[in-house]
Amino acid sequence: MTAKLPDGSALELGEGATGADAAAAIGPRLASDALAVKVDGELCDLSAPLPDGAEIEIVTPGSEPEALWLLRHDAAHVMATAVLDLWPGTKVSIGPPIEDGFYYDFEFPDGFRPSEADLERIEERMAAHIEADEPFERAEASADEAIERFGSEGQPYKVELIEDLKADEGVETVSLYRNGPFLDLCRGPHGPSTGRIKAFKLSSVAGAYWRGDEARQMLTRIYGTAFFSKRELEEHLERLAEARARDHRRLGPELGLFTLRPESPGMPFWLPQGTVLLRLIEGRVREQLAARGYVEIKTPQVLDEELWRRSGHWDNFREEMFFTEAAHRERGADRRFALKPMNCPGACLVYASERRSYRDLPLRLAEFGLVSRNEREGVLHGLLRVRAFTQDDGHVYCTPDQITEEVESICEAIDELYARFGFEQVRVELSTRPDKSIGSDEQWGRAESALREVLERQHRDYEVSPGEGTFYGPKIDFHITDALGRSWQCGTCQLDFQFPERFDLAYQGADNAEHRPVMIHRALLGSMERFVGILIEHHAGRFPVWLAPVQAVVLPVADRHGGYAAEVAAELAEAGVRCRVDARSESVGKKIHDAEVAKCPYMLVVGDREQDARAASVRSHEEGDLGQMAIGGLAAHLAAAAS
RNA sequence: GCCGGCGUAGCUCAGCUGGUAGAGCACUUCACUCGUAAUGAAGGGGUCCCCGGUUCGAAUCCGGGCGCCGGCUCCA
Repeated sequence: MTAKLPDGSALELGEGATGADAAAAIGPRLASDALAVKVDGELCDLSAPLPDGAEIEIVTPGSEPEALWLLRHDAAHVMATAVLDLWPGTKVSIGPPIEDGFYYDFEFPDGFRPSEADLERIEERMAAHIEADEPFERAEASADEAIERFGSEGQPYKVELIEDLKADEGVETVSLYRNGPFLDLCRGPHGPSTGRIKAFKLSSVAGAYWRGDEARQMLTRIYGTAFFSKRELEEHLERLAEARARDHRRLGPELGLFTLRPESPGMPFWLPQGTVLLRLIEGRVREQLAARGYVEIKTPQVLDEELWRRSGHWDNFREEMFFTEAAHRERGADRRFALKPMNCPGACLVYASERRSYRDLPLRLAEFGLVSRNEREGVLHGLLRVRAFTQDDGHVYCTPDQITEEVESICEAIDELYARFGFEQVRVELSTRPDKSIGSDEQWGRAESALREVLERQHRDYEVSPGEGTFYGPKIDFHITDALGRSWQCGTCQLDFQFPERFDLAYQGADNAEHRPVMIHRALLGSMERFVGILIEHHAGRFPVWLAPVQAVVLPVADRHGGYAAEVAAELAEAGVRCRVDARSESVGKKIHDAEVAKCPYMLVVGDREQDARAASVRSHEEGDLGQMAIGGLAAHLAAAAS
């Protein structure tokens, strides 16, 4: 028999040869490195016989991403093995590899819950199984035999999995993998043996519902990660440490940007410096609004409950809305109000506040709108998941013919804005019609092709997420990648045919008849609060000069230089530099220390020498001591750094 | 909401098995007037998250609540 190799050459093998045989035939080094084999693109065990004429590719530790996926899946099995060693009677469920690691969900006997300290014991047992280099052995069994077997071993989750496989997919034969004492139901494939796991670490214990269903049993999930080398594991742990060091929840309050208080969980308090930052960001957004024909509006925070029934939020969103407790007795009826969770109904009321002509369209309404959503307590996370946030929202009302042009303008606005913030890598995702949706096929077809047309015309790489659109229309989402390589969804552009219907919006056409406008919801940054959180972590709190709330701090060497320091500060402020004087009776060293900790970009030391020369000695946070500069030149230098 | 962990001064944290609280930073005052990452001294500051229980006695043990942290699609 023969196998085709990736370079196109053919490899002659004996009858019934396996992936391992193929690797051995190529070379001893490959044979010892081999983990698995890709047969016609499908990942298989090395021990599986190869079909004649297949295209094969030997998977080694260098094969991305399959190799790590395989290794971590192996590690999950080893962890389950260790857990069963330590706590016999534990019920096992599933243990897949995930991005950055793996997990396994268990139900421990007698309501036992392992603590973080128990993780070390599990790690020790895992190390023993890895040391023993136990092979992964594949076996097959009929579904009924396997049910019988796992049933008698007291493994109800495995039984349920097989029963569902039988019922849903008509599976009759299942595969089983053994490593050491542990036999698991598993589709595979696996690496040759446990010894391939050169470095691993268990990270945390968490609760997770059986099959992600809140109505079902809560299992104990143990997370971990594994690598082919200690070095890679260390690098991974360093990345985690770096992410912790950049945590905006720590840096934000430390830098005087915002604070979070128990009195209002999930609703940030913006401190003076943070408010400056918000204003600066808003300024960049307003540049785009001005350039693209938007008009800015403000709509009320609290609106009649009836409006939310009309908008559909009552049906789809009620659980996450805040309602006013007091009933307001007005015009003889009890009225209840709700805090707005979205800005669109308000924008629609603005649209409907006067008769619109086709000559008014497209009408582009922008709003920095504060929305409140009663998110479940457990999901709150610093600025990244909050209960009140400001959307840089916009609603464009246009004719169907204008959709393409409007979407194009929105995409360009997003590009330009992200570039201003230094985010060059932008991922674009097109989400199409979901199962549950409203509107005609014709509307959806036209909307989706309009979005596609814009993406194609702008030569963008984009992914399609079928069925991930909103129920009222397809959308394009924009994800930015931060300095740590993490991806954040920010901008969005959604077509909507529902709101104009529900709010009976109309415009008078050139034909003198009434027509229904199309509505586009769009946000460039998404949530201002969340974007600040992303910026803090992206820059590790060291904002570029143009974004730094305080760009320069003037440090008088002794009290007698206070007057001159104030003059310098005034002159810089005149030139548009955000600057402060540190007039405390402290040593220069102390003032520099504090300014460095505050991550202030420029420190301007002024003493006798500078006062005589009408100058300042400049120290940059990034570059250190830059020497003495005359005040006039200084303002120019800072202005240049800030652009 | 659910599972696990945590909650001591503004912040970071000590406080062994129950005997009514401590450090560093920050803050206030005083002295020092200083040249590129922390000058020194003194002082103020606590409902040990809240409510209940056990106990002669609770920051500590038990129950409930609140808040914070890590998770809760990943289908053998």
